Amino acid sequence: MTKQHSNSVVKIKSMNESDALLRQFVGYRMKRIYMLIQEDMTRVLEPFGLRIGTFSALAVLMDSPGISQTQLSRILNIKRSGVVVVVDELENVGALERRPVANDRRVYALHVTSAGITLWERAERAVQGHETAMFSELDTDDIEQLQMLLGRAIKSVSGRGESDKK
Amino acid sequence: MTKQHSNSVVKIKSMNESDALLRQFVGYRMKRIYMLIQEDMTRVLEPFGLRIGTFSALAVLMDSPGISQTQLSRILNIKRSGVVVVVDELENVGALERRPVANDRRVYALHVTSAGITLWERAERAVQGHETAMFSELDTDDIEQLQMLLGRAIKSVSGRGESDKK
DNA sequence: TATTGTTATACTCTATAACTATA
DNA sequence: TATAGTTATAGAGTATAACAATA
Repeated sequence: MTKQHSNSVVKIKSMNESDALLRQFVGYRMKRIYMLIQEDMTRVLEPFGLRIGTFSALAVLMDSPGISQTQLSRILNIKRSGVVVVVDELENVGALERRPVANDRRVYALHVTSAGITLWERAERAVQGHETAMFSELDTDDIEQLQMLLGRAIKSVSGRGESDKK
Repeated sequence: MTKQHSNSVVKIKSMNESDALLRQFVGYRMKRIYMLIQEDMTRVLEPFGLRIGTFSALAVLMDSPGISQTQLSRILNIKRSGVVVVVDELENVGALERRPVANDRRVYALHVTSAGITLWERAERAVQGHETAMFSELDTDDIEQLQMLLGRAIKSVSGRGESDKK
């Protein structure tokens, strides 16, 4: 690709091995992979009018319908102010609604609409298929292994002070 | 913590399980973990006057001294304009220098100074120790497994069009 | 007083595009 | 013409802080 420019500057091994030292860090590997996933995920979700943030919110709300924005913010580990934007966006496309709560007029109960459910199901299938394709060099056992290790890693990593960091 | 606010709004299982549906996606798990790592990494690197970006650049340059900024940008998967900032920052603290190249006066050969090497060695130890602590619930075999799977995943994921996307 | 949702603002990281000096 | 490095600008994602309504 392009010219190698190999006379004056040190020749590097290969585009994919020259960060060998960096790759010994789990965190860096994670970052690198996540960046790629994020990029593709954004493209996969675009036709559905979703972003990673709105897709994630939808997933949580499919799981736990009726929760408040504050609860959603805690689950997604983002601030309440960030949730407003996400919920606005989903409400604007008719995927969810803010329902008033009788006992407490400060909060909204978030509910995915039937249109939202359909949207979620289609998007979810697309994302699943996409992940499968992405990790195509890993077989089923590998993925399972990876999921298990990531699951334990996330527990281990977030074990110290999940909720209200400072 | 704080009050559970459990009367009017649906009670959710637990702060750590309420994103169960989301966690089935490898990408989401990766994001969640990377966010936590990033946060802690930033804190670990701060006393050394480094950020994740400058730490990464240093790692690459320890591995491949003498490369150009353009080469560095390709390895780190960021744009050349981004590299300028990183290199400026490292040069300002005396960790590396831009050496003119005889045959081509457009490029600089990047070299870590001896002070930079010392800095790197100290920071690297701190980060290593930190990663070990972070993944404390995973034993040595687990980490090795994880590294192997991530290594294969990153290959699989980036297999299509590494260098000049589009 | 404390909390929910909201708004405005700022910060970080990265990308895009235009420029310069060399090739 | 093309490339290396640079600069200015903008966008995405998220955090901080202040505010009104409600508890």
